[in-house]
This record gives sequence, structure tokens and C-alpha cells, in this order.
Amino acid sequence: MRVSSRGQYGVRALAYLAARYGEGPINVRTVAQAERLPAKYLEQLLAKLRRGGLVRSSRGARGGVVLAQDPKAISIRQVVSLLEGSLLPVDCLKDTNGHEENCVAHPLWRALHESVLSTLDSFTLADLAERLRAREAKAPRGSGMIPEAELETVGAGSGRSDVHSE
Amino acid sequence: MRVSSRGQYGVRALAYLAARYGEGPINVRTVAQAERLPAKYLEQLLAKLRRGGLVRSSRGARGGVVLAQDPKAISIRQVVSLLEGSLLPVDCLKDTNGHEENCVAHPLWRALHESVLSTLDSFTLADLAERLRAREAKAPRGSGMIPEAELETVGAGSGRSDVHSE
DNA sequence: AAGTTACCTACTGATTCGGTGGGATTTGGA
DNA sequence: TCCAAATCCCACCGAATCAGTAGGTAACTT
Repeated sequence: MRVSSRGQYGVRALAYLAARYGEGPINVRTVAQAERLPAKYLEQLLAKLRRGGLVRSSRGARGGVVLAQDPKAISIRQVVSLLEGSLLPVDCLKDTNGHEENCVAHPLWRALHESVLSTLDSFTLADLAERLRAREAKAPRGSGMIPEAELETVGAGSGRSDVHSE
Repeated sequence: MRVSSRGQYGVRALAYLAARYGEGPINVRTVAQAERLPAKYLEQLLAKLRRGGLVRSSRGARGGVVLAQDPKAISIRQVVSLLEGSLLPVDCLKDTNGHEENCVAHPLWRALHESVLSTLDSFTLADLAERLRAREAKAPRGSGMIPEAELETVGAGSGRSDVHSE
């Protein structure tokens, strides 16, 4: 029941983009450095997310990557699902033709699957962006924690879904 | 977010044992044939489950494997957890020292983890055994005889306690 | 004693994971 | 116009995990 590094990296990268939503394109290397991720690998992950419609990109100088939608509108399920492929815990859930339940533990796996989807649906990029901004405000550069690239004023008005605010 | 074949095989095997709980040792080859699982592989899985205290075994002729507890008292979480190792979706949940949340998405992964555990806790081997018996009654193996002794319903509810922590 | 069964360890082919590397293409700016 | 910056695309690669096999040893029944 692991979430691979693809999923984790992707979530972190998009959370970073979400925290800067509205500021225009950010290039991949910047994201990679800020989140301490391998740049070329992240490039591939973002390409997948672009093909999945979650980000838009522009090439050439001053190009970069931007979220395709408002952070509030992007659930973690969308992100993880694109990077991880199917989230089905077992193959016997595959036949959605609705007739035969081939495996004995079918109700179990189905419950597990829906529980996972439901949880992943209940978080959005806006939730993570909020935490990320809070952390950046708390640990400005120089302190040992998270050296951040540039912390210019993040004035973007964030309407946040307050489901998971703590 | 896959459950490996180890986990699935183990659940099926224990469900089979659960459906025959109280009938004494059943040898591994029988279980393997009934559930269409590779015998030698299943042997390894059951060894793990034995070391984890979920089954007891006896060697030699007429030996075999038996559930160590009432099927109602064994949750699927225990089974999967033993075979799959840690069920933590990501490593940043590892430090249970309760103070530092190192990763930004920590609340997300924690919610995911608990949602998984909760679902896996809510099913027991007795649940699966019931379905298994129902299936066998409906489609008895045509040529080979799978001895289908009727079991009386196992005694009244023992609330399963959450012994298990990660 | 003989046969049956679980136990244990080692090995293995296939697949996935987690990246790297190198180029081609597009774009903005001097 | 030309260069630098950036994404895009694809091939490759070592390491780890997965899903078993194989074979011998120990214990138990008859």
C-alpha cells in the first residue's frame, strides 16, 4: 500500500505551484530546487500531469509550468491517479461490467478502494498550498530547515476549502 | 496503492482456513489446490503468518495448518500487515515521535493511512469465510470432492481489540 | 522404518522504480 | 538575427522488489 515517489514528488511539485498560483510560469528547475527533487525526473512527472490536463506549460525563455485550474479545483486523487496509474488495490476489481464478483474478498477490496479514493478526494492542492506558505513564512532562509528560493510576497487571494484546516 | 499477491494469496488462504475452523489441521497443498495458489509459495506465506501468530502448524503425517484464533478475532489488517510489511503509504509518517511533521503533505498521508487501516480493520476472516461457504454451497466442485462439512455457527461475538499499532 | 508433512534457505527471471543523458524544438530577449 | 533558456521526447540503466522454484532438513504418524 505504498504511494510511489512519483506520486509524492508530483504532489509536492503541484503544491509548490499551487502556492504560487497566479504568478505566471515557473520553470521546472526552480520547482525542483525548491522541493529538493531531481530536476529531470520531475520534468517527466510534470509532462504526465500536463498530458493529464492538470498543468499547462510554455516553452522557450521565460517559459515554465502553471496549474491549469484553481488549486481548490484539483484534488490529490487526480494528481496521484495520473502519476500512479490505476489506484485499484487488486485486479479483481477491474471488471466493472457489474455482473460477476470473481474474487471472494471482493467486498473487502472494493471498500478499501473507495476508502482510498474518498480520502484522496477530500484534499485539494489549495490545502497543501496553505500549509506550504505557512511553513515558508515560519522558516525563512538562513535557518536550517527549508532554504527557499525567493520568498516574495505571495499576495494571491486564496479562497481555501476549510475542510482540512488545522 | 496495490496490495501485492502476497497479501491477496494470504487472505484467500486464511479465508479458506476460516471456513473450516474447528476441523483440525489442513495441509498446505490442500489449501493451495482449493484456492489455485502455488503451493510452495503459499508455504512461505503461511510460515510468515505462523511467525506472526495468526496460524499454528503441526508437522508430519496428518499435519497441517490451523488458525490460531477464532476467525472473528482476526482482522484483515493483521493478515495484510504481516505479509505486506508496513502499511504506511509514505515514509514521512515513520517518525511517531509525535513532534515534527517533516513533509508538507503529512496530514494527507496520515488521513490516507488511517483510512486504509480503518477499512482493513473492519473486515474479519469470519466475513470472508461466510462468503466462501456460500460460494461453495452454490458451486460444489464437480469432479473432485472438497469435503464440505457443515459447521455450526461459531460462538457469539468477540469484539476484536485493536492490538496492532504501526 | 517409511512416508508424510511442515520448515528453511537459496536462487532466479521478470517487472517496476527511480532516476540520467542527450538531443530536438520552441520561445524571448539583446 | 542569433543566442540562451526552457520544455519536450525518448532511450537507457542500475537497483530493488515481486512472484515464484528448487531442494534439502526436521518433525510427526502409522
